[in-house]
Amino acid sequence: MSEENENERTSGLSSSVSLEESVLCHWREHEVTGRLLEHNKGGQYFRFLEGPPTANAPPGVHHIFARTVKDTVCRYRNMKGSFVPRMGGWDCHGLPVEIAVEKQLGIENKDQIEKYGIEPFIKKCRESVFSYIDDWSRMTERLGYVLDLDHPYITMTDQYIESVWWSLKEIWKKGLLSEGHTIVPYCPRCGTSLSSHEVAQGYREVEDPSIFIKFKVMGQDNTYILAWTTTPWTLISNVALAVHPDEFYLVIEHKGANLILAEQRARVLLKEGEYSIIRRLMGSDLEGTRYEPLYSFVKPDRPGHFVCTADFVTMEDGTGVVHIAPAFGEDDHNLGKAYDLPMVQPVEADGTFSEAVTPWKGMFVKDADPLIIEDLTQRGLLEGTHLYAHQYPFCWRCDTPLLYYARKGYFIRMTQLREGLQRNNRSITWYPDNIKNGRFGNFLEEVKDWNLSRERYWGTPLPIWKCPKGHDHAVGSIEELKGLSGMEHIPELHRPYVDAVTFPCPKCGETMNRVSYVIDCWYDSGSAPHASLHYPFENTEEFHNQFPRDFIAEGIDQTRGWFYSLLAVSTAVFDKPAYLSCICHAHVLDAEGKKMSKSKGNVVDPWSIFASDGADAIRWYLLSNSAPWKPKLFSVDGVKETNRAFLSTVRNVTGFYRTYADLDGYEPKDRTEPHSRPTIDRWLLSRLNRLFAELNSYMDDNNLFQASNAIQAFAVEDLSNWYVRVNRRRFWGEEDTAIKKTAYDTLAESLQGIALSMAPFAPFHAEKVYLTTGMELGPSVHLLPYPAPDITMADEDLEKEMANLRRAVELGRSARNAKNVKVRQPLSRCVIKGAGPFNPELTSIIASELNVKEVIYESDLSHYFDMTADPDPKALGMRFKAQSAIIKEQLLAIDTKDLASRVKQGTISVNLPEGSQELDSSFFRFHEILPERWVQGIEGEIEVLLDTEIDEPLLLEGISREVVRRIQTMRKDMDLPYDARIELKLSGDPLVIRGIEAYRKYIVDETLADSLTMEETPEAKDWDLDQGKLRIAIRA
RNA sequence: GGGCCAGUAGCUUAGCACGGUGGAGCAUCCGGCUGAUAACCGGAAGGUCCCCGGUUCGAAUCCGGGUUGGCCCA
Repeated sequence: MSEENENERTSGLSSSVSLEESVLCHWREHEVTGRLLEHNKGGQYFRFLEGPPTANAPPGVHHIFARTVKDTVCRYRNMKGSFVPRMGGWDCHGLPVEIAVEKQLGIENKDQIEKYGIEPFIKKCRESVFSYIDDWSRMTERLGYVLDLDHPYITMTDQYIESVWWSLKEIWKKGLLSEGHTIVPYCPRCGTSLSSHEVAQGYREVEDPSIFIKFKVMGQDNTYILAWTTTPWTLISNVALAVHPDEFYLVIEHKGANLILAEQRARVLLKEGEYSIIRRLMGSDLEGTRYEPLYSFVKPDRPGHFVCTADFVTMEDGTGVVHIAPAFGEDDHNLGKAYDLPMVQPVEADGTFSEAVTPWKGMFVKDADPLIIEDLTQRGLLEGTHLYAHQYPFCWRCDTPLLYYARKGYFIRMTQLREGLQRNNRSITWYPDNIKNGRFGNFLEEVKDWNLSRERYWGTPLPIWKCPKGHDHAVGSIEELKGLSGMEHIPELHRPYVDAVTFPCPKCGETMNRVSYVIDCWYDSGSAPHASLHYPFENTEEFHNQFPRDFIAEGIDQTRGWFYSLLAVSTAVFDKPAYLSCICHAHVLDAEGKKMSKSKGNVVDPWSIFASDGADAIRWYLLSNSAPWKPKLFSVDGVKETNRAFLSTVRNVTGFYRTYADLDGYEPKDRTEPHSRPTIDRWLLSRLNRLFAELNSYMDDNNLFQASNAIQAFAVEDLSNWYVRVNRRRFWGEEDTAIKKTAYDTLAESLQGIALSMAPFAPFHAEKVYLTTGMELGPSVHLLPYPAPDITMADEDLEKEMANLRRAVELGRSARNAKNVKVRQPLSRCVIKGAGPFNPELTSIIASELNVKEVIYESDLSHYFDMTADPDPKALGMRFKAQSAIIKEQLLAIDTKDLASRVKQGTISVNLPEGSQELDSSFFRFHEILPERWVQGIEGEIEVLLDTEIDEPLLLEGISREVVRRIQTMRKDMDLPYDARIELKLSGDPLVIRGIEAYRKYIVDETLADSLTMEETPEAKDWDLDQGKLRIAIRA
């Protein structure tokens, strides 16, 4: 191999970042990403769908997490033989984009947008959408996320919109898309309804007037139903009262009037003796009771003003009777639909009362509260006023209190599809599985009709045209629109262009105009399975190949977002689930567990991590720390730790292999038959194949956490810390031996196995390890099959044996430590019980790890112990009472070992005042004592003894190793290359000199010394050994 | 205000579906090893398994209540 190739192969192993840069070059050069997108084409599909981000803000660490999860799963399936199309996607529409543009233009409401002009406004939106697309593309490549960004789906293209239109028309044809009312949070100042997300930002605790109002029952004198509200201004619009059907209500006499309220509330609100009970009845008994309206400014268009029953009525506050104004509350509105109540809406878009409300017309409704209270008080209809503290939403932009308003809009009747949604949900595998019946399942149970319409500008226009007679027509394609309108060219499908398109009503011939709405952008992304392929206008076969999708993964916040909109659209249009498995990952929080946000300044910039530790470190950190659905407390130190503990180990083993393989000219060809390799090699390969088996089963269940941990454990514990450590000397030998060749073969195969195993998780390191190992099976590890276990290599017994051996070595080291005997000091023997006996090859590992001359296996260790005995005070006391003290004194004078052997052989006599007494073994307690020269390490069944007696040869050998170590330290301090030759001049105490002389050859060999003279020189460095003084001088 | 998830050593966490003396890694301290590694090996110290109650011979684990945090929704 040429010098150049050598450099190329080992370059980039020094750090994560340089490694990844070299791999990125390699990928670009060999077009690896492009190949992966085509890889296994024609084979079985793994049908993945990328959730489209909006590229109007730069990506953060949480985007990295989602992409890591998606990439890892897709890479695995790709290596397992599936074709994995990975079309990129961009979500373009929606209020956040409009708001960003408003900010940019320095405007803040719809009037100003219209003044600015819709056409230039949406042009700005179009530009704004991709303002950070370069950041996203660069991040995607740098992270190693395989995604087709050259042919992405883009939700604002006419093609995409056309597919969305098609699906809406399908839904419309089924009668599931129609006009209706809904209650939306509305800011009267901004003149717009707010999304739930915006509303959530503005909740505050406030105090509002809370009043008790008497509604006079029709046909009954002096009898009133007592209701309660915190929004007096909605009383103008009251059309019903609601009670709980299954609670008890009382008719009471109170201060001269008959009042009806819930029994539980009466007990809370009124003092005993203030009232007397006339009648007790169920809420359901009150249903239908008619009462006199409080106000009649607006004539209702259908019957109202009677008592309804509703489960949402609580006994927590109020009177157990809820005033119902269907125009101003969601519960009210739903109840209104159930009872076909009239809708009284006397409030203008700016939040003021309309002309009809004569006394307060033009007044902001909340400002009218005190006047309405005053009016009711004068009419004698108020029973009390308090201030009531509760949570109320305010506009996040202008801090105006929001009103809940009935607004017209177009709805998809999801309530009619509930069962279909639930059935389709049942065929989805959720990670974690509690989502299925928990968060998502609960949501589907209470699914509401989907208000699709938005009174905005930048979005997919709702493709519904209406004529003055109220007929409506849904348009399902560009062709259809052209046909209906007779226009040959429609500039684009966005507002305002599409608003200008009109056509005669198919039913009455009058001119149809498009309704002005755009649609909820969640419908756009929910249409991705078909709209990304421009189905059904193109790609019909490809669509059917890819539907439903096998896999999606996004953050848990998408439960009611994309996860829902995908299922909603697919259920409404195709009556199928859109996806069959879904990983919901948790959020990436800062190191303190707080949400990352710009305002807190705790957002981590992915590029700073890429620059310091690289993409694999962040990927591995996020995947191996805990399951994806556990929140990630993100710390840069954690990423560094991952780099240090795992990735750098992988790099170093690879570097070790490459360095020596190049010295020896080794290539991983014509490798030895694995079954005939040394025991420790077969052990490593058994571990490797077991790893493969585990990984396949983990990954088939999307268990990224266990899989990555299994890889790390193998690479760090088995390969680096044990196999390489124990076998280092096999690679150092000068001559080409079979034992050396097999070591290379085994190491090369293991590195290859690690490269393949980790490829989906840490694609850069995997590639580098693969390329460095030199297997030469193609340009990229990612194009190779994921490793399948070779069960003929699995040897469970051998693995157990090795585990025991490693445990025995640990115990031996622990024993050395207990007596402070350095490993450098050779010892004569160790004795092992409970592990082994091992074959000579494995035994030699123990001998070298523990630095002992001999390893002895025993099943019984008792003969290594001394038996001692001491008098048993309990036995003596019971037999000899007060005299036992005399006996004890005599016995303690005898050596305990002596005592034990004498008692074991017979009895022992002691002198008492009345004569001598023979004591047998029942008066003694026996102990096993390990003689001083031995140390013991013990755990469970395994027991290790070390003989610590150091005779003269061992002592001298120990000295020689001390000397070698000092010389090596000095070589290192001098920054000598590891193969540099040196001249040595040594001097010191007589004992140290004897050690040097006795092991002269060993010292010369180990330190690569050309000469060793016993000579005192001034430049020599002083060392203090346990065995005496040493002075060393080295000349290179 | 409602729903879901979580709280384990200074830090990051495993264990919990199926109850039986709570394991790792990092950090700290002591000792060792070192011709791949900012590596490694041995040891020490560090725990009210968030709190209260219940079930049980026995609870980190199961049940109920609370609390703190995260998420979703109002």
